[in-house]
Amino acid sequence: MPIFSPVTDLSETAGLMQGPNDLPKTYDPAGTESRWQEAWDKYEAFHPDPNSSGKAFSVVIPPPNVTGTLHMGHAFNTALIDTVVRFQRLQGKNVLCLPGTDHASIAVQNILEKQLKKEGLQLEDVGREDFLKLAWDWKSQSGGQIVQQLRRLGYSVDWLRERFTLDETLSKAVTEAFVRLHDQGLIYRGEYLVNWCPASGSAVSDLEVEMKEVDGFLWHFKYPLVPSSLSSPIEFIEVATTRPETMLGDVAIAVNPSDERYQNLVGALVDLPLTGRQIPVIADEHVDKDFGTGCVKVTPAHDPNDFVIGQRHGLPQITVMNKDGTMNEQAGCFKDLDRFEARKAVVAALEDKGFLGKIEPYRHSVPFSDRGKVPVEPLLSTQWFVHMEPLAAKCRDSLSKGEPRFLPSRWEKVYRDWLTDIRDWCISRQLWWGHRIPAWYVISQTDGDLTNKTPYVVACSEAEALSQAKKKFGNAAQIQRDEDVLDTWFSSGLWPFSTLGWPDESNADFARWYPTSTLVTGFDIIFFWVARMTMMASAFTGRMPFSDVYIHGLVRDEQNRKMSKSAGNGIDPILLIDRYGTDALRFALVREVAGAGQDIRLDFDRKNETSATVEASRNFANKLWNATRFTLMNLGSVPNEGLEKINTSELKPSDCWILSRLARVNRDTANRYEQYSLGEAAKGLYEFVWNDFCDWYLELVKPRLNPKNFKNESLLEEDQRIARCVLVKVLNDLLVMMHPLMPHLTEELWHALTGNSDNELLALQAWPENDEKYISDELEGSFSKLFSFIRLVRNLRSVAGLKPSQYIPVTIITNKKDLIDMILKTQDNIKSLTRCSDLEILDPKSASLKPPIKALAGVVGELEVVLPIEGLVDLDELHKRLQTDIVKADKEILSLTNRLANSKFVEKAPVDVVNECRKNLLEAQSQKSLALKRISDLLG
RNA sequence: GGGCGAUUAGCUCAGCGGUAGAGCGCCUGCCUUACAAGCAGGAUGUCCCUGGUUCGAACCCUGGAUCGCCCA
Repeated sequence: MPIFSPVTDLSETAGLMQGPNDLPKTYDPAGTESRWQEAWDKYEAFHPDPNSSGKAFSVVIPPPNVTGTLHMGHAFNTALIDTVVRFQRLQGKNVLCLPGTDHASIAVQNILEKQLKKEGLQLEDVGREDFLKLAWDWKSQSGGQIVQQLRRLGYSVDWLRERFTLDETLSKAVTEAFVRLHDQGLIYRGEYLVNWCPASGSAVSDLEVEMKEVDGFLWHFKYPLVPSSLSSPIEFIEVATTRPETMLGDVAIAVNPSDERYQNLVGALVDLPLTGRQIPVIADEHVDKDFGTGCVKVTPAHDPNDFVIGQRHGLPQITVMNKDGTMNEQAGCFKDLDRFEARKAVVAALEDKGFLGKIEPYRHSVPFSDRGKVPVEPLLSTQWFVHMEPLAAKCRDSLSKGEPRFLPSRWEKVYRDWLTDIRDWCISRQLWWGHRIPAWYVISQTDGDLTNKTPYVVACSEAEALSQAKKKFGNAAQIQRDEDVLDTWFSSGLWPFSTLGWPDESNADFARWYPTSTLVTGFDIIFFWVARMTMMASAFTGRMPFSDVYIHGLVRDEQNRKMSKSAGNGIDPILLIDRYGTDALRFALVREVAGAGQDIRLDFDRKNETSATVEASRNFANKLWNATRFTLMNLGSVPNEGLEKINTSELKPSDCWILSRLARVNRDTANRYEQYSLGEAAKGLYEFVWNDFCDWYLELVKPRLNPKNFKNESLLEEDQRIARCVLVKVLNDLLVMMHPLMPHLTEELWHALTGNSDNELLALQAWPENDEKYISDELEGSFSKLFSFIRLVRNLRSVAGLKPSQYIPVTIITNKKDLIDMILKTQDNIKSLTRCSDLEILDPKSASLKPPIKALAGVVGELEVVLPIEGLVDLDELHKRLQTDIVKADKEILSLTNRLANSKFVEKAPVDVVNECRKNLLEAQSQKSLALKRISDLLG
């Protein structure tokens, strides 16, 4: 049980950490996390001053929706951003990471409407003003949930600069942006076919529509030809549709002009059943001759393709539906029926009158509203649009100059393709919660009514609008503001600069941190958000809003399904944080991301609510915890000496080796963080910590730190001091390097190690200076030989079934001088790591003079290892083991011989490769002959 | 219809021209005083198929299969 409990009084932290024995055996994340989150807050660690020195580095976070709760996608995105941002801070940059939320028009309004409905009320009963009060109340009470949850991730954002898209300054930015775009002729109002979402009672943009394959039917209708219109034997024209109810709005039948079957029908008239209207047969290229009968009904007011045909032929547009999805008076006796009921009724009526042909089952795509989850209705209505092409063109230009840079680069094409052939953006929403459109109708010009013909003015304020109106239409002008609000994404598009004070470009934050440095976001919002930001930014700031766009994948569930609320398959990050700790979750997410831009699948056992992946990271956190604990236990009274205080010429080879590894990992890790190879950074550090530092170095250093435990009292105090200094150096550096990935754990351990007071934060330290002079390929090569040798001894012992407590003598046979040197220098290490009682080195000649013994033996590199342990071992086991050695060696000898026998290989392959091959062959051969010799020894 | 990605150990994934790797899981020993959330040792693969380039292909190029995503 931990003897170390979380403290709330921060001033006690440092004191508590001073005694090494205060660290409990296992890492307990909960207390540590909340304590350091509080400390970061208290000391405003992430609240940068625009006047501070250091190169600017800024990031705005993708603002989550205020209605949201934290899901794995946020956790993933946060882990990535925070890693990048914390790294940049360690690099000494003046870093701003700005958080906030967006107001989510439709989602919020849905929630509130549901609440009202429970009380038997509708929007109209409450009125706009009171409704907005309710909405703000809701926002202040429930809207902050996600922000609180983001804090639990240890996000190093500047909470003092938290923004909300409906904040006063951001709203001002929205109005300004609208007015400027309008003044440039890039915003227009008009009656077009838009995607109407009957569930939310609003238009939505093309992007908010999702095509889904559904099983439906293809109904065939027979429309009778008007007899007098043509001398033809044909009585009916057959058309097919998936949406029968729209036939009430048909205004023509179209055929392909080159379709010989129907050429003589063009110009004829048809009696449109159920309506009493007569409609013409027209010819249009758009019609597919091979689809159905080759005749299509044309309903311009309810189908995007038909809308275009209608315009080409000057056809009327007959809307047969209301905005709530019921039929209107144009639908005659079907009036007031819901669109899907009307569908049945129309089919029944046609059947009744004998106009119904066959009905085929038919699978087709239907547009669904993202938010409302119901089929959208293409509906003719008057809306506001942004003319996108000129904005997109600017972005394409920038892109051709490499701005912004996409990582991974393949997303650049996705972005570019969307900007090419871009469609106009419907930005008005028939909702109340949001930025109200700054347009005022001069209703006095249309007798106080608001019609499509009523002129309007656009301005930043009502007063300005009125004065504009008066100027244009005289002092009697009366104005009335547009009821609609703007698409939430309109304000999100301004996010990188509206959050920094724009349109006030003299704002210190804007001047210092705009354009931002990096945007980190999922590929699913490249169109919605990334492209909109670049277009808005180019329009208003003349620059791209960020230089790098780091695109990541989605987190999928254990069955590789997209996590979604409706499927109920989300994995709750908070659950995993409670179980394993924030740092473990973050590390797991980042470590899994190495295949850049790929989706990641998070394993999750729903029954036990466990995740092996996150658990592995938790174990790693514990490993680091215990490595520090070990170090502290062995430091004695002087805890924080680094390398400065020692004479580096007295370093032991193992010290130089770990310093070489450290310098390498320092260099690689910095590069990887810099280039957003975060997964690789995490993996590299993991390996360094676990394998190099814990498995090898700590084991190598133990006898020096605590000679008594290893029956060796001859060691100097000076060497112990050197060992301690190296330990501190390595541990300190790797804690800093690990910090972006596991901020809480490293902050805790760093304070324990350095004894610094709690206001001296690791988060604000400098990246460890890298001394590349320690990097030595040669030394690392020697040590990897040493390790192979140790592994061989361990392997032999294991085969022999020796217990760890059994110390036995080891004989090494070699005549390589450098190896002998190395062994002599590290023989204390070797003895302790191999449980060796006595180490003997022989050259091959004197070894051959010795009588054969029944012993364990093996070869590694140019070393032969003999464990003379006659009597201790199961000879059968040993024999088996030697046989498998021979089989292995034979296989290798065969493959290498073949390769070397190929003259082309020897000619063309690089010398290194060929030499390596020869060396390996020799080794395999000697391995085999040694094994044979040992077998004969055994038998003899 | 157009485009993109994936396919490697039982599972999740790295590797992207020089004799196949990690984590988890599995097998065998170990409570060796930092860590059993651990230590030591071990087993495990037609690197989706097919041609081709190359001395040499999991990796590069043809063609194809399967799964997934985006756009129309």
